[in-house]
Amino acid sequence: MPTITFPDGTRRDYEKSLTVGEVAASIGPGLAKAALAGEIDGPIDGPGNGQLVDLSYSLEQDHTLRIITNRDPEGLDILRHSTAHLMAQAVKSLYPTAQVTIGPVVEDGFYYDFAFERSFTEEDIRAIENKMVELATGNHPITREVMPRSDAISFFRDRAEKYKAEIIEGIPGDEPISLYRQGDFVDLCRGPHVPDTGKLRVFKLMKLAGAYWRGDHRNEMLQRIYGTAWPDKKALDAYLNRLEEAEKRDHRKLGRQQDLFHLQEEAPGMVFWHEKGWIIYRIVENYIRDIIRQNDYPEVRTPQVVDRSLWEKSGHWDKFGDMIFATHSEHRDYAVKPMNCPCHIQIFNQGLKSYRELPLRLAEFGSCHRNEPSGTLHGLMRVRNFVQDDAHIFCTEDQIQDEVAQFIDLVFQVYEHFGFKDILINLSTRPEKRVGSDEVWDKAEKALELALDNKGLEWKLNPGDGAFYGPKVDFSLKDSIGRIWQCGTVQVDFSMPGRLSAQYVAEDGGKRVPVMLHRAILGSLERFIGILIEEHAGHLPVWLAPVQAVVLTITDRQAEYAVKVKKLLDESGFRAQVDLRNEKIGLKIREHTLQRIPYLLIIGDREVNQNSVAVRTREGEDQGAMVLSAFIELLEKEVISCGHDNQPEE
RNA sequence: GCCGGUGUAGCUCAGUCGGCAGAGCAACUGAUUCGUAAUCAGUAGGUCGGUGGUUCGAAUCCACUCACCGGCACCA
Repeated sequence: MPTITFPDGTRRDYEKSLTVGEVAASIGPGLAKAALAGEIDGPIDGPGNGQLVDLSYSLEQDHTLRIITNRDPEGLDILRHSTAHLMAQAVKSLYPTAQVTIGPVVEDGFYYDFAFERSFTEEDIRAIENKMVELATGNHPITREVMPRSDAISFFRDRAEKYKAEIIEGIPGDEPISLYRQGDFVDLCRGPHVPDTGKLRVFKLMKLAGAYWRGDHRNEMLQRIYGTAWPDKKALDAYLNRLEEAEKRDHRKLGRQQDLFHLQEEAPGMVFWHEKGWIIYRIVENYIRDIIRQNDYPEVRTPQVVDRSLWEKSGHWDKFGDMIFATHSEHRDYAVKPMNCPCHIQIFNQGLKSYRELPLRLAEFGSCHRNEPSGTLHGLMRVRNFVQDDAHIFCTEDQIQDEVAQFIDLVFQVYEHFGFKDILINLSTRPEKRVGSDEVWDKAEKALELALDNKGLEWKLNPGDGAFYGPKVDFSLKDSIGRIWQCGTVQVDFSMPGRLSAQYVAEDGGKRVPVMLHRAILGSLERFIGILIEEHAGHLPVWLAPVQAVVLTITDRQAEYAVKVKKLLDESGFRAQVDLRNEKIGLKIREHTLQRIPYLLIIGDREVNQNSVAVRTREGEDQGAMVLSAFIELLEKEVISCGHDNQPEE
């Protein structure tokens, strides 16, 4: 006699036990049709952490119950998960010797990894997709069954599914093994799933990729097929459209279109900055230079080619030897520096340092080279030659907490200035291969955790992802298609100063080894600029725009005046160009608008006579004629606001 | 680095079965002096990523290689 409580607080009493699907049917035929699964025993006042169950789940006693449809986030996940199974069913039906492995839901879709004796082709993918449509139309019921662990292992062994058998062997002994069956296809799965394949109608296979079994590069490579699934065609189209739009924001494409930079075969992973890109680069660098000056970081500069012995002492040669560009001269081996920290320690080591000088913060925009694996290179986002807004803070253990806290404030101040709101924070703790005692790691990890918590920030723990010398906090941003790139970082290092003999004289006259904090706000300037370009879809705010205004003449008669306007803008500290070509004004407007120049100043006889400029924005808005001083004032305001909606107070 | 894909004019992309390498835009020349997203006409432009092979003949087939794209692994 179960009593079921629904999210709106209503209750229903049922005569006898019944399934979730039957409850849905008792409420209405529409819900019965839309229902995909249920959530039981969650909080009654909304989605929560109840248990997700199939529609076939039998309710024997009192429960709270939320019927899940594809309008719920969980419903969409279930839909996608079931679509992954449908794909596996299609693959097994077309290619019986393929073995199934895992098929989870990811953002906007799902994937499934297969082991198969040959590579899947594009034609295979099309065949699989067609098969999926056919299987979905067949409305095969999807049923759940539970099997003892040992039976399940032999079940998959018998079917020559060694990966599945291996997965089950890894499941703790007390958990029941649930299997889902649709037609001939049976998959190991926790569930829940949609009740039948007929619920799966709107999906598309997206791409083919390689992926290591269990994510370990020492294992064999499987074939991963990515797909996407949506409640309806409209949602799928919206998604595909979103991808298309994102592609237009690709910084590699915009970089070429706007003549910002290029890359070429002869220097893989190293950027040729063109004039306009280099203007952006310098603005960003000088902005940070100003920020660190205000925050007591002396800026220094250290050599790019440094004897191998220094890198051996620091431990980098041992850990990252294959990724260091090496060179030699007169029987000496050198490393092209992959990072600045050992050099900063050399500066610290000049002269005797007192505890009174700590914290000592050394900053450098040093050019570093790392021979990143070829498959990792990606436009400006992952390069082999980069410059970080790098600095190292030499301090005492007691100062760590405060320095980290100050740094976090600085990161948020800077990111806000650039207009970033969606910032992901990770705390990475001790990896397997590391230097330093557990005691020291405990202390360092705690210091970072406390600093984050004291700010009330949301962060994620990444166990084992720390640097070999210490734990770190990373600040990451997303690119146009949602890929996550690490930008800012702060890392506690109890090891390198000691290895490189850094010391200071403490209050009691004794010599101590300082703690070093490695930190960067933007991280690689190359990467940060790539993200900036994508974030703004090429419409850089005026303070960052390489060209802020172009003066356009309608006929040759206005040339002299136009040049004068351009010169006045130059003298006022703005980046202006003039377009005197004998072309129609429509063409000039089109070209400069496509170059995303923030302001176009159109000059005809009227403007010359009235001593004014006609202002048009890159959004196509005609702001009418104004005197030049008014336009300069407008530009000044926009530069100060840095493109933020909230104008500074006057 | 690993798996899959791609590489043809400055850019975007065609090129069938192995038989003289194409289009649009851009560039250049000339005409046009024009008011808010493309004026008209003409001209020129290529070692088909590279190396080697098969063939009477290769952009096309084969091998190797480089770079790029999408993932995976890596990321001090």
